[in-house]
Amino acid sequence: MKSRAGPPEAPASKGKREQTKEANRQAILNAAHEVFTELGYGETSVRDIIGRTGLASGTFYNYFRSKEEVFEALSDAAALKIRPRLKEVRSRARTLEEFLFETFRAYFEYVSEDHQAFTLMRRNAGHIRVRMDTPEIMAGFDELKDDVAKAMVDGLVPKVDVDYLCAALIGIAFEMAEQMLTRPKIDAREAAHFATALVLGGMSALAKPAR
Amino acid sequence: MKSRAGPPEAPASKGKREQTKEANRQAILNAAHEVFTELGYGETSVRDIIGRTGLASGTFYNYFRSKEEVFEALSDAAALKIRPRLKEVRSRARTLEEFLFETFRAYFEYVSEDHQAFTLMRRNAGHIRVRMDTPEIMAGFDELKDDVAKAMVDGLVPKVDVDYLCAALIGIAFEMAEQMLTRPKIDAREAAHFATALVLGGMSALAKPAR
Amino acid sequence: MKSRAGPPEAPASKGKREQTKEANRQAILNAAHEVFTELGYGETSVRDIIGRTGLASGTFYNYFRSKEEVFEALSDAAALKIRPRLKEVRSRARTLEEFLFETFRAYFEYVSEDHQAFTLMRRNAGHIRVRMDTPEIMAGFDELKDDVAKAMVDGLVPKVDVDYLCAALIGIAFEMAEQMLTRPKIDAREAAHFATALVLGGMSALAKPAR
Amino acid sequence: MKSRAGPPEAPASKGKREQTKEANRQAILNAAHEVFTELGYGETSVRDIIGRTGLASGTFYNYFRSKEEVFEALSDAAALKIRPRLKEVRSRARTLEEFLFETFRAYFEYVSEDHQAFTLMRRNAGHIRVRMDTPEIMAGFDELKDDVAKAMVDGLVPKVDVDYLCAALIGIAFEMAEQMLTRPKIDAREAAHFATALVLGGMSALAKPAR
DNA sequence: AATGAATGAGCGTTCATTCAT
DNA sequence: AATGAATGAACGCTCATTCAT
Repeated sequence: MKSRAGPPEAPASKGKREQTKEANRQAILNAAHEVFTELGYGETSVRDIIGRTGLASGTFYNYFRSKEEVFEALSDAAALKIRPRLKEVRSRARTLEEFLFETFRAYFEYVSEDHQAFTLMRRNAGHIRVRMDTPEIMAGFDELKDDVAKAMVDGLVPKVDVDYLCAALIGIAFEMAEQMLTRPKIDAREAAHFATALVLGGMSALAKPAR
Repeated sequence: MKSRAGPPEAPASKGKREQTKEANRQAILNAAHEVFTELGYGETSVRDIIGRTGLASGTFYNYFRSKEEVFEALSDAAALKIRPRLKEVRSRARTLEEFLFETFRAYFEYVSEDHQAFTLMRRNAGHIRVRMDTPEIMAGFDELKDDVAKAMVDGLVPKVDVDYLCAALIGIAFEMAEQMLTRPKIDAREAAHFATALVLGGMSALAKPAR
Repeated sequence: MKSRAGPPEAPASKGKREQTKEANRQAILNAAHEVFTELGYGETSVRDIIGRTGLASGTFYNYFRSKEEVFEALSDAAALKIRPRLKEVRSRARTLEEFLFETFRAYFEYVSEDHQAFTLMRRNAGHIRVRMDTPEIMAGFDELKDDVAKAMVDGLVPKVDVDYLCAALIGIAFEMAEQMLTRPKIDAREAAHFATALVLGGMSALAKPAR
Repeated sequence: MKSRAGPPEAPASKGKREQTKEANRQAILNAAHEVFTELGYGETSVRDIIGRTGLASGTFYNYFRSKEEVFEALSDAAALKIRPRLKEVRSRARTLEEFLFETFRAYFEYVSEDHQAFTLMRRNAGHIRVRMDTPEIMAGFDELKDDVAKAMVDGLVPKVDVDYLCAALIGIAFEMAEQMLTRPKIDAREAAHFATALVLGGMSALAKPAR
């Protein structure tokens, strides 16, 4: 009908149309997330994505202009979820241990919540392992590096090769996350403790004779 | 970028007649390695591969039954190169430090040699990072796990969660390798030292209060 | 280029509510005329048409059942404008010269008025020239033939091959019209004089020894 | 086998492969000509074209890179056939009458030969009449204008508005050609005589009072 | 009556793969 | 064994049209 008297900038209660639109958008994003994770970006077709939603092929293009755009939207969404969480957690850290533990925990918990996607992730063919490697997660890890470097200046973190250190942190987080998800009982805290202890011990060793 | 077997000084009229079957097979494998690394598996077409060899499209199928098969052959080749090296290096290790250092060093050196491919690996679009994640490398890391588990039984390695430990080792190796390759001066030994010190220190920390 | 019915000085918030059904119909017809002329029938999409009206895509189908139907309506409209004019002009003619001159003049003036469309008609790509070749204009020229044939019987027009003569008249009209529109100063009377002189002279030549 | 000893630049006798390639190319061109003529460029799909050849859809792209390219090839072919013929015919003309007659005759004969296509041209739907309006034919008529202008300077042709004159010639040719093709007995000479007499008479009329 | 999202057939094009030469 | 044209399924995407609101 659209004969609302109210100004269009304040659509007080969402109409049914808006609801289904939002639901469709989400359905496409979810399906895309799944399929990208299962098949990888290159091997995923738009038909694969819409096929999972039950929508018609053309409908995809009412929401996204291309496969690329849906990928970007997905990345943005992921970033929106995880980056602020990681950033905040680090800014609160009083000690190196807290810094590491809370970072790992936040990541492992995020991954656990996204479990659904991660478990589908293991492909049948076993070709190329997929990786939560969106630009935004990458940007998140860039932030990590900045924070680590800052902490080094402040003396909170021993002065070691910061790029290698961050690479190691990221590698540990990625691979341990996958390992964690294969377990019958997923315990993000436990994994975070393991990773923290490993890195903490390793860093003090690196700090001393450095080599 | 063309990986031709023949001498580059006379490429034009060089007939393919004198190429042996093995040379063709190798040419295809090399081209495939290049293109997979540049574009990723899904976005690579068989045309991209044969295009770089100068062979005809049909010829591809005299050597491989499908794009999938050439990928597997490639992985086998990679495994053939790196797995025995890693295995041997570990079997010689007398101490945990040696075990770790030589393993990391072997991997980082392998990666350095394959540099050409790894640097191209960073895709322009920057979509999804490609990863040396072939089944064979994976199998290699399974072997690693076996060896680590064995060493734990022997008392060479402190008893910690072996799956998490191996995941961490693999993650550190993968990510540090990428970081290493971005450096103006690539130093596999230095990277191996860093990784070894990190893990060694971390493991002793893990071994003590265990958590 | 937008053919809106409303006054251009307040286009933004002008509701469509006050547009009468007839105004919408006209808006669609105008937009369709524009776009058909610019892109040709085949390359025009209904979206192109409704896009220019500011109406919703579904609204199109309240007025026309298909792209084809709007084209036909357009043709009818064109015929409505030009056919009676031509017919009347010819019925008044007292001499052959008057007959020809007034016919040409009516056509060239009609074309001049529709100038806007005709100039856009020359497509960028330059593929296939579009032509005011609607069924109605064709029907109009059928009427011309009837009138010419009648005039021949009456002795007003020399007896020559009437089909070829009419084809020639039509061809001259079409092509000269296009030429005329490329000129900085469009002069329908001048063009009509040229065409009339040409045909008049030609006909008397044809009438005499016929060859 | 392709183990010919001879140099590849002199493939003395066409192999079967080359023959079918050429045949396919021709089949596509013929089909494209037909369909473009029947449906118009915009409404023609590549599938329409290949559908008439019996070839597979992909095969189209072994021969032409796009719909556009096949259109251009078609135009080039048409030009190759008709333009030199027209040019030569005009250069031989000693008088204005010869000039006109031979030009019209060449065109009408060309059209007669291409009859097959021209008859299909009349579309069922009757939408938009198609027209032998390829860029090359147009270019051919540009040449005509140059020649007419030159002849005017030489005094062979009375000095009248050259653009209108040429437009008239072209229009007469186009429309009379279509008329001619509807006749049971197609007589290009007869049509050329009619057109020549018409124009010749018209021009001398135009030349006298100049307007 | 108007809207605009949903539909799915169809478009131009690419691709892995086959097969006659 | 090598070739490269032929194949037809599949791709990303557009479109005329429908229909719930």
